[in-house]
Amino acid sequence: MSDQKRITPRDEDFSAWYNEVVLRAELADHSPVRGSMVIRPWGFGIWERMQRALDDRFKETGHENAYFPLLIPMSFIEREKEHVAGFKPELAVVTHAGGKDLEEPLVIRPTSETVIYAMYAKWVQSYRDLPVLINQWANVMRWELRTRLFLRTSEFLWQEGHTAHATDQEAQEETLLILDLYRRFMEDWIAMPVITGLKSDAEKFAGAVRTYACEGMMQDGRALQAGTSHHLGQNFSRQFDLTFQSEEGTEEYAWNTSWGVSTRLVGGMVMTHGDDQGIVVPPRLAPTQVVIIPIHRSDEDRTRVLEKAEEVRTRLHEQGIRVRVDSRDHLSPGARFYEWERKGVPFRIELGPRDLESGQLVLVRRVRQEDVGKKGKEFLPEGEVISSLPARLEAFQQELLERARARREERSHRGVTSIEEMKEILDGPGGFVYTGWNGDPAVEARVKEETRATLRCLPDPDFQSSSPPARCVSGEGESRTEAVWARAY
RNA sequence: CGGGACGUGGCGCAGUCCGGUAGCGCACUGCAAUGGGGUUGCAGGGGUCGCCGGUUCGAAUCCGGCCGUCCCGACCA
Repeated sequence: MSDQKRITPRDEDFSAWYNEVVLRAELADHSPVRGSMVIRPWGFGIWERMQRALDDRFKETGHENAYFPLLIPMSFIEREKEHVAGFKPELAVVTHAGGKDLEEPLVIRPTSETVIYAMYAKWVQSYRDLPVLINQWANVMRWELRTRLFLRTSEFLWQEGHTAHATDQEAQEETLLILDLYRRFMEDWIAMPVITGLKSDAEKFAGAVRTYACEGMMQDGRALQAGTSHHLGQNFSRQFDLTFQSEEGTEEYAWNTSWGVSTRLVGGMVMTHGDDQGIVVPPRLAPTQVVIIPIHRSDEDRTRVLEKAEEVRTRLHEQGIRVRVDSRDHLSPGARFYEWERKGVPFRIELGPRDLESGQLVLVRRVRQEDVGKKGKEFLPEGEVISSLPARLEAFQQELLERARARREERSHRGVTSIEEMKEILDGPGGFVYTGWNGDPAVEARVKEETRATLRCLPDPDFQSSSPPARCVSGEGESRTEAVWARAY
């Protein structure tokens, strides 16, 4: 692809655009190991901020971080029947170590339920030891047949939370608490609106009783499962003897939950906000929120301009803004503008000799507001730029969320009743298709077969609120009336 | 595993049909002039043409085999 090729997210070949943007935006490279990736500093900076924000929330809800082994004995994985059936095909296995064949193969963790609950079984004796609320930041590996940078790499980084509770109800509340935490994080930080709901039995996590998920809608009309929260019931505690003595003195199996989000969120951010110029990073996630581009001709100008740039940088920094000066003078100003736009920095300040004379600065926002003039440039007094930037960053963050929500609504098709209608929508603009649902797995399989769409979730309006109900049941009890379908990544 | 395409300096490609000893753009290095939306000029550095074998005076090019990558399906955060 030529260096000057325009990047067009609405091209038919969206994946080519996506890879082009991601690579050229210096977020990630393919690694020498097929299907895994190298995350470059700018991309990792974004992930790092996601980690920090999520970690703060986990602390607020009483969770602690811990670390468990990378290698899991094969026999652990095999203990839970559905779990092994779900993961077996994509396991990477270590069979040889220390110069000889191992008696028992070791699996590189695809997820850590089994090792973690094996340990919990040793830690928990009494109801007084519960709940156990632990999170782990780690890498995992799933040998996927087809990979896509950030969205589905064989090795990825994530956080996985694993909890043990004394009652079913408590575990259910935990599951929904985290689901809600995820939804808020995705909206507040990534500016990525998501639908939350229950997965069908066909789509749920291998070994879970119920799986809840956050589903985002990308600009090409395909859905992205951005995070999941599972109620594991007693499936794992029974296999790993995770028991406790209750207040009444009886021996009981604990109730477990697990939940996770991954570096896939970075891909979600790219595909939610990216445009023809490259990616767009929401201000709260941006490693650099404001970049200052000094412009000068003579050496004399250069000194004055750089001094002023440093002064502006310091004053913005004092306001808590992440700001940097790009003073590379082997690149023309235009080249530097393009580079930072491609990387998605929310605001740029241009500063040259003319601005020194006028006491103004040129302020340019990454995604233009329609009411600003040519090329989105605003000529403002220096003091105003500095004092208004915190509010502008916040407004930009909000606007990204609103725009993304509006795009999703345009792509949401409600009250669809026939497969023909559904196919027409999916072959056209794509998006979320809301249909009736009678809970029949045979219907689900047929629709999937004919439309290539999957049942993303059974949304419950109550889940969208901050007080999650505890009355959701999959496959039995109340039947849901609505299902959301989409073609997904 | 089925169906398609492709492996040539760091990246993107041409050259392959019709064999003659490797080229273009970008990037990189140096110098000079430029600089408010991807600057220009001059001078440079860098390639076992995926691998193995065969045909030939001679192979990036023809033949055989192997390996790898990407895209579309099944699987998946």
